[in-house]
Amino acid sequence: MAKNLINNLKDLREAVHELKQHERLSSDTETYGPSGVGGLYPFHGSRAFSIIFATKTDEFYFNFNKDGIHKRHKHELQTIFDDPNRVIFFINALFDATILHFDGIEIKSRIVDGPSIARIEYNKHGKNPWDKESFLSLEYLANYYEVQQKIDAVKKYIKENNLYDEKRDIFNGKLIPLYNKVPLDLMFEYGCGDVRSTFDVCTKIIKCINFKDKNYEEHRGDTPPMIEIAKNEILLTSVLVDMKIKGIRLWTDYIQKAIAHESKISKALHTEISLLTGGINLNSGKQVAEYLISKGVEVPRKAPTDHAISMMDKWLEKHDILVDQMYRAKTDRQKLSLKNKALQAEEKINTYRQGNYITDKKTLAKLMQKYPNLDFLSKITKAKEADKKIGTYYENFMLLKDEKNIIHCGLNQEATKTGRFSSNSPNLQNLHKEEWDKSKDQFLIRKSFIADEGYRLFFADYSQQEMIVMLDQAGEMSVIEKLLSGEYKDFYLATASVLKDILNVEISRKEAKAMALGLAYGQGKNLLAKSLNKTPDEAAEFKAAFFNALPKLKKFARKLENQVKWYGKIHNAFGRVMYLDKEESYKALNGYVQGTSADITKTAMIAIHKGFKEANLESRLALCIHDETACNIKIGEEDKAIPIIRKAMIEAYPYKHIPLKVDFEFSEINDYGVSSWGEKQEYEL
DNA sequence: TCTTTAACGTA
DNA sequence: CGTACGTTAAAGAA
Repeated sequence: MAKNLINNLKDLREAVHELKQHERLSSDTETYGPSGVGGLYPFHGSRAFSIIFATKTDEFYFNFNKDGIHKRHKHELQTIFDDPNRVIFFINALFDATILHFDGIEIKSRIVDGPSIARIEYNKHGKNPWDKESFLSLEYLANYYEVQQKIDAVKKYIKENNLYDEKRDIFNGKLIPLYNKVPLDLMFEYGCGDVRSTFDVCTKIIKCINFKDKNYEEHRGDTPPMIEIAKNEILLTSVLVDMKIKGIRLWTDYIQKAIAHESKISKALHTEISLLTGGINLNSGKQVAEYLISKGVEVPRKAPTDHAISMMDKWLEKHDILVDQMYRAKTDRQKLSLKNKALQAEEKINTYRQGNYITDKKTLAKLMQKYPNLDFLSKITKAKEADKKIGTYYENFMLLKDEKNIIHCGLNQEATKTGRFSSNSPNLQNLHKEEWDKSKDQFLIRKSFIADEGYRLFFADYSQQEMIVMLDQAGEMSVIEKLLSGEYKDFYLATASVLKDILNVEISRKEAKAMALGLAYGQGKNLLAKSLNKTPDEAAEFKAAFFNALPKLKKFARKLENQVKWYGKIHNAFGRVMYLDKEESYKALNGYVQGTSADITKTAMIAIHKGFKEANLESRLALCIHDETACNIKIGEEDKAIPIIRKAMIEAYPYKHIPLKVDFEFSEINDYGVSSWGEKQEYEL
């Protein structure tokens, strides 16, 4: 075991030669400048001052700081990353790969991101408030896998010597630690420790996956071993690196216009509202509720949360102690003070018991019908909507973009229990899906995102992905046959038509989709009744009819629930594990279907990326929104690119009875010369 | 200053 | 018992 400090060119070349002898390495970068959220900061000036590697036994710290090798030699490390058969372990691979990209280094080796494969092996930790360290962090993994812990001397040194940038973080306003000002000997120990932990953690994760595959075979039923889905995630990481670096272009001219438009709406409404109310904060449900109550409106309250109930218990206990003390108190003064404290406790208990006021959009809409004279109600919804569009979307996009107007959102492969992606900085998976009217020049949030020049955006989405996967895996043959024969063109529309027959209620396809999935995943009659505006009995009648058509589904769900009860976990069709407590067994079907669907889409993305590369296309993947992939397709490449996407997506699902279908949409170049996400239309092949 | 909650958007 | 996410700002706790 030796730690090597590489501080001159001769050593650099020797170390590179040595590292190239190894099949497996771990790597890490130490950076200066802002760092944190979503691996976004390399695009905002964060750069490496050291690049570190570990082999099975040794560590190599390449110092490119001011007291080390000149940074123009960084690219000499490229040859380490050239061998496609070499495996390189990272923690947060997307961050390091991006940092290396800015030094002209491209990783052609196999990238293994520790957190991503850890979730395959031990998918138990979400973002639980009781987990002090994030499951995804090296601290947590080193602790869990019992390898060398992180060295905290550096953080301590920074704090003691007040080594922070003059400027604060552009996103969260926090202090920026200056790691490059930490003495070399400290950084050297720290960096070497990190790559050592990274190497050992990743090695151990793979060992654990193989061990569990071998020893718990009966837990998996007929699903593949977990190592297969781990390999998938490993291939996916490289795809995501490419996607992250290239990003998605923003239509900044449009955004500025949109901000002006929404601000105008907001300003006018706020003026009117403040005349009515004398000035309250619309973002405060409490203030809104109190104003409404002052006008004689009955505002509903929410049932106390679990937290509120535990707080209630806490205060009850305190209250009893205070009362007890009060009776024992010797002086009147003491008695009075304790009595007041007890009264305060009672107040607390009451506020927790009553629950908070509900002032969401739906509730306000209901109140609007009840109190048609209150202008305030409609105005508040509109004003909040405009404010949110500005604050959460348009202005945030402008803040997050890089200097070339590119958004590099986090598409996180490891963040969810089911295996889906999550998206952040910005979250591009929850942008408003607004109807586009071709004849109008509208302001739509999705119009903010456009294709590169010479490209158009194409969207390929799985038709009814989750429902088809569910019916297929459950072996629901009667419905599958109807879908195959064309008798049911669309399961959700069929659901809507059954509803019309039974309860004479007409709903949109979107509502039918939410309802069908909701019912399948265990929605109760009371909630269903609410969404239908019918009685619980009527809702139950429809629910029974729905499940009469799906006799196999309940059996399938029960099988999964039993797996939870026996083993405390389920494996989806790809072998991915999801742990559930016994009380959560009703979530098993959702976990299975959502997870299987997610792995289908992930598999497809790997194949699309590979297909484009092999065909030498410049078109590229841009985004994944669960059951939909978005691509930047170069004009002229459509005839090659579209079949690649279609084939990849369809073949990603090894179906039992019914294959998945893929629909295409695209955005034509508009009058302003751009192809925007908000203006997509059907694509006829 | 940090944590929790409500609201709101998507699949 | 639909579930799975991320972001924002207010309110409460420390």
